Amino acid sequence: MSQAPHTLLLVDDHPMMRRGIRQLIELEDDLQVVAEASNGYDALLMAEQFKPDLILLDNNMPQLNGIETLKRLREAQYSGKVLMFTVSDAQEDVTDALRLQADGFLLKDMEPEQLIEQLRQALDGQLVISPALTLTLATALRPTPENNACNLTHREQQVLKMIASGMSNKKLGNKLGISEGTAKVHVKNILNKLGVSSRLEAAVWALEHDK
Amino acid sequence: MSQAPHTLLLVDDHPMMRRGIRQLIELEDDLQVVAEASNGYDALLMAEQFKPDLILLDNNMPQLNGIETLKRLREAQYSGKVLMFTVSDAQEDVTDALRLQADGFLLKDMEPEQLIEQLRQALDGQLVISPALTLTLATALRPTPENNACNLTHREQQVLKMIASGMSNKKLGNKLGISEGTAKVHVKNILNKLGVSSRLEAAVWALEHDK
DNA sequence: ACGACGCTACCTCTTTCGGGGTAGCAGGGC
DNA sequence: GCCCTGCTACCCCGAAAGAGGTAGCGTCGT
Repeated sequence: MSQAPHTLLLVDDHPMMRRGIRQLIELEDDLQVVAEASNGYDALLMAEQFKPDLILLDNNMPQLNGIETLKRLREAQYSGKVLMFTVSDAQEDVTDALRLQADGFLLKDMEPEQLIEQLRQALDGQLVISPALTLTLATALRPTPENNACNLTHREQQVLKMIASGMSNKKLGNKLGISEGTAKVHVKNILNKLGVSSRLEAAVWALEHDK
Repeated sequence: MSQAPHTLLLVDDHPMMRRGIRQLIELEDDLQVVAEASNGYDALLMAEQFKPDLILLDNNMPQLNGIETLKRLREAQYSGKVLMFTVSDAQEDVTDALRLQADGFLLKDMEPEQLIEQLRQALDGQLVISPALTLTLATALRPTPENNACNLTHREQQVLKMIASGMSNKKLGNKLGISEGTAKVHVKNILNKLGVSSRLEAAVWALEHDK
């Protein structure tokens, strides 16, 4: 390898984890850790200062998390590769990261040898994703909650609100002046549109999505 | 240092994290990593085989988590030190660990040098706790509204959490390894204690009262 | 005028919930 | 020793929920 090694920036709030990755990477001739950061703000500064070829970015950080950091990196016209590297396989995080042009999403429970290989592939321009995320990605692409959520009719939104306050079909039917059977029809349609299978899940959805 | 070094067992499901800790510890003459494990079951085997002076035990692991592993270590009459080492500062985990005679509870975001120091203190017989946990400990000891208002047992809190995530009795029963019937008993008791009349109201209560 | 959509109502059917009860078995406190 | 609590498991039974279907009746847009 006569060429200059690829430069890397490690971003993780756990010093021990940074050390583990660093030690792993330093065994490789073609990879070099040029900087570390323990939070998103430092990461932005380091990125600007060192302009690394690739940033390995933990998502779960206090203050500025990985997704936010990625967003700001892109806004700052950072042109290197960014690999998300986290323990969480939350669908939202994965899809958000990919939408923000992350160059990959790796889970921390992978084997060290795999990480090195994935880093090289990412530096080569490939999109690298942990195999364990296939299911997550598949479900994300299927029409589910967030996609159809706002397609709820006015009536259905009323009903959902009442579900989320704990009412039964009979109660909310009385309150709305409709029969229990009709209430059930609305509930059924809500469940279909939200992609859930019980009024309880619908209620959780409603409570988590602001109203 | 003419004495034999203290022997350590690292337990963490993240290979990278193990590597980081190992490399850190191997710089010290008086500390020696004699084995690693990536899950609780392996940890139990390794503990029996190598009888390390101290086990550094991650809590967040698939299959058998750290708390459960600690419990079984104590049941197996393991006499060495056990330090919980995790990212989570969940009050429940901390108090459970201490009740199970853990010799310390450290957070992963600590500085490497601190870790070494804490390991030595633990090996010396001291109880070591991350400073960041003082607030958690304080609130755990104080009879707060939430603790007494509900009177929910540990199991009931688990079940309530699952209710609040939308699970049915059958599902949460499977997840907890208990029968659907038993799950129903827990749910019934929860409803009584909370003074509500449906799992949905219980879920709303749980989501509104922070968890 | 016609179709699409939303709201209403009813039907059947299976599964799940919620409220009772009894009971064995572990652990901790007296 | 004994009792009390918590966890487990089972029983019955009525009510509610969820998944199908059909259908009348509005409104809106083409």
